[in-house]
Amino acid sequence: MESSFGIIAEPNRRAILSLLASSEQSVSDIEHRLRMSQPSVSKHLRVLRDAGFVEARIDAQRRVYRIRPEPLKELDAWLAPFRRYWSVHLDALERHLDRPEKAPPKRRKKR
Amino acid sequence: MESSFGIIAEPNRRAILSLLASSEQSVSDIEHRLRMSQPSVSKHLRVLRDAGFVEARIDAQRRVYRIRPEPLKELDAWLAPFRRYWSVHLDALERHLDRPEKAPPKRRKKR
DNA sequence: CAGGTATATGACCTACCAAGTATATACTTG
DNA sequence: CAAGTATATACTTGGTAGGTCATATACCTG
Repeated sequence: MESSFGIIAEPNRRAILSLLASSEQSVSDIEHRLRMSQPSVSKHLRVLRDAGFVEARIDAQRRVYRIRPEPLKELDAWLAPFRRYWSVHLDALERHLDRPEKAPPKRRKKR
Repeated sequence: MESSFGIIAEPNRRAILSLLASSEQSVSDIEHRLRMSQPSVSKHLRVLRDAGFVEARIDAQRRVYRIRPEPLKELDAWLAPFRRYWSVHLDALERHLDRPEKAPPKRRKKR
């Protein structure tokens, strides 16, 4: 699972991240709130941790997980080039950008 | 492949979207620029089209594909709750939000 | 230190996906 | 309409991710 995009493709992982967005949670917190099996939660957390989406703090036997923003920032950055498609002042900008690069007057023979 | 997140988990699909971000392209345009096989391009475009990320315009034998913003907007929206983690004025806000919901004075027995 | 609680990990199975190859479909032009 | 060009699709196959079950590890309390 190379990329950050692959990581958040999994619905349970997104649910975990969304849960952690509001406040940190222990493994069993997540397990109960999301109705997932404990091994499943642990494994998803492992993946999220390896990818830098979360980090753990130790509280006795518990591991309390919290968000790390970096990979999410990456995703946000990837979306940047597309924002012009839904930002308000897109008309002129779009007409400028969204056309074939040399603007041939007609479609001729090939390639 | 239910969700929009699953769709963009695939690197070639992201590459196609990024290419289309600057301007619309025909299938063979994409094929050559991204050095992918033609069936692979067509299949990825099919997935992207079914998920609403792109739409096609017919130009003689060619299909010219372009971005449709809606699903990307969705992704952008999903990121919203996390933005506080990297927006500038996060200190006070974060201290407000990132804590157990009832703030128990101590960790007691269990659950 | 024994029993209990909290989390991590390994083995196994299944489902799904992406790539390739081959072929079908559609449109265009002479 | 025949030949060529552009794109779509069916089928097969290898790889991999996620679920469960069982077990290991770690820490806490009496």
